[in-house]
Amino acid sequence: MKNQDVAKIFREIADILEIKGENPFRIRAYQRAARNIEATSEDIELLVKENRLEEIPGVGSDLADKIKEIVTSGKLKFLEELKKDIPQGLVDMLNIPGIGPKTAKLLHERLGINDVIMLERMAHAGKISNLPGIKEKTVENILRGIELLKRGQGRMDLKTATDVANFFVNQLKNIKELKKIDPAGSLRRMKETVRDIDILVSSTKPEKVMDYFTKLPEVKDVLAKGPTKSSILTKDNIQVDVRVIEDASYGAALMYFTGSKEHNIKLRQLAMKKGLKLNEYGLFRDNKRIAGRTEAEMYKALGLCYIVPELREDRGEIELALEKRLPKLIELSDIKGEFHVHSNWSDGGSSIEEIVERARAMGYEYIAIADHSQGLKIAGGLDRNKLKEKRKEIDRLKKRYNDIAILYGTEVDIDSDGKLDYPDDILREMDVVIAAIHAGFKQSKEKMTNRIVKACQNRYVDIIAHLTGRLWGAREPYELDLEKVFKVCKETGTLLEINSFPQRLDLNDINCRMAKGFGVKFVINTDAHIAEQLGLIKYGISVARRGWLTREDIINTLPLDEVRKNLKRR
DNA sequence: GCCGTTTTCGGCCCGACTGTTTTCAGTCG
Repeated sequence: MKNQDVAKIFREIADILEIKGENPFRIRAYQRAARNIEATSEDIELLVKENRLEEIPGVGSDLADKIKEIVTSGKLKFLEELKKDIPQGLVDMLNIPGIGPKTAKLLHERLGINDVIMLERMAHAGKISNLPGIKEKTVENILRGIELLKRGQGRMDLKTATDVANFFVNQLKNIKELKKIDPAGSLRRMKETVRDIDILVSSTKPEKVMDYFTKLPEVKDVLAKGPTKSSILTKDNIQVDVRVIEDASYGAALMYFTGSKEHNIKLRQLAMKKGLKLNEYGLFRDNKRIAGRTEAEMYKALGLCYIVPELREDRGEIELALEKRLPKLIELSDIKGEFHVHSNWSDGGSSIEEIVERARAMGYEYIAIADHSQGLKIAGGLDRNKLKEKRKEIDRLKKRYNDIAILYGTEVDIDSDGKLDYPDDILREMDVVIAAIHAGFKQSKEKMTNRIVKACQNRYVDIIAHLTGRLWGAREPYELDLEKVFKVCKETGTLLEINSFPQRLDLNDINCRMAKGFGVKFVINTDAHIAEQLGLIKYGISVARRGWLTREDIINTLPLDEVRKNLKRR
C-alpha cells in the first residue's frame, strides 16, 4: 500500500461526502489529509508500523485509525458503507467541469441519473431543463463539460505549458496599456505537469485586456469573461485564464494566483493570527492596506523571508520562513556540465562535435557523451567495435577543445536479472557509467528493486538514470522499494539522476527530498537526443528546487576534479 | 475531522463569474 493509494481513498470519501451534503469542513479535512499523505516523504506503511501517523498534518486519531485499517486490511469499511448510498457513476460526474456536488445530487435525486453517459443522454433529450436552477444555458454548459471530459482535459508537461504561456504573454504585450505581466499558477511553481495556464496582468484598462485576450485567433472557446477575469480554451483544448489587477495589488495577486492553494490558506491563517486580513488585493490592517505591491513586501509584512514559488506547497516552507531558515536552493547558473547526452553514434540526432559546441556555448566545463549499450538494438546501441571508433572520435575532439572536458560515457542497460549489458572490462574504460532500465517494467516490486540494487553494487556504475521509469501520459512509474534503493545508493556511493526531459522529470520532487534524507547525492542530466535539448536542464533544476535540494546535493555543480572524487574508482 | 501562547468547543481562506434568480447559490481556483 502506497501513500498515493491511501490519499486516493480519502479523496473518494471526500467526493461522496460532498454529494451527501456533509459538513464542508469535514470534507476539507479528508482532502487536506489526502494531500499531506501524498506529499510526505515518509512511507505510510512505516509510519503505521512506528505509530507516527499523527505526525502528518491534518491527521488526527480518527483518520489515523482509518489509515491503519487501510494499510493492514487493504480496504476501509467506512468507504464501503458510503458506496452503498452513492453510485460510483455519480462520483465520476464531479469530474465534469461545471458540475459540482449540488448539481450531481439534484440530477440523481430528481431524475435518477447515475452516471455521465446517462446524464448526456437525458441532457440531449431535453429532460433535465425542468429542474430548479437548470435552464437552457446550464444544459449547454453541462454538455460542453461532458465534451471536455471526454476529450480528456489532462495535464500537460512543463515545457508545453511554458511554451503556451510564453505565446500568450507575448501576444498580450501588444496592448499598450499593459504594465506588468507574469505567468502564475502551478507553472510558476514549476510543477511537473500543469492543468491550465494562469496569467496575471496589471493594466489601467482591464476591459481592453479582456477584449483583446478573448478575441485572439488561437481562442476556440470563451469559457468565462468578466471585467477583470476571463478563461478561454485554445484550439488544443488548453485552458488559459487571465486576471487583471491594479499595480498596488500586483504582488498580492501574484502570490494569490501562484498558490498553491494550501500555501495560501496557511498564509491567510497566519495573517489572521496577527489580526490582519490577506486576499488577492493585499494585506490589510483595519481595512488599511499595509502591503500589496510586490511579493517581497507581502512576505516581509507577514514576518516571513521570501519564499520562492517552487517551495510554495505547504510542505514546511512557511514554518522555516518564519525562522528565516529556508535553504538556499540550487540554481541554473550552478551547473558546470552534465553526463547524459546521446549522440548520433546511437539514437541521438547530433554529432559529438555539435553537442560539445553547444555545451561550450552554455559555459559548461565538461560534457559526457553517453550512448546506449549494445543490447538496445532499436536505440542503436554500440557494440565493442563501435565503441572503439567512438573513442577515437572523442580523442580526436579532445585535442581540438582545451576549454571543455569531453567525457567518454555510456548509458548501459540493466537487464531483467539486474546484469549489465557491457562486461566489466568495457565499463572500466569509461569516464562515467550511467545504468538504467529500458525493458521489463512489469516485474514484481521485489525483482525491480533487486535489479536496481544489483546495478548500484557494480563497482563501475556511477549513476542510476530515470529511476522510476515514469513517462507522462504513457507509462506509470514501476514498482520499486525506494527506501531500499536509497539506502543502497548511499552505501555504494551511487548517484541518482534527476532527468530533465519534460516527459520524465524522474526522480520527482518528493522522491528527491526523500532520497536526500537518506544522504544520497544527485546529478541533473537532460537525456538530450539533440544538442539543442541541453537547454532542457532548467526543468531538471526546477524539480531539484521543488525537492528542496541545494548546490551541495548536486555533483554536477562541482568542477571536474571534484566530480571525479564523487565517482567510483576505476 | 482537525486543532489550540485567545480556545478541548467553536471555529475552519476568500473572491470572481455564471445563470438563475429578483438577491443569491453553485462552482471554481
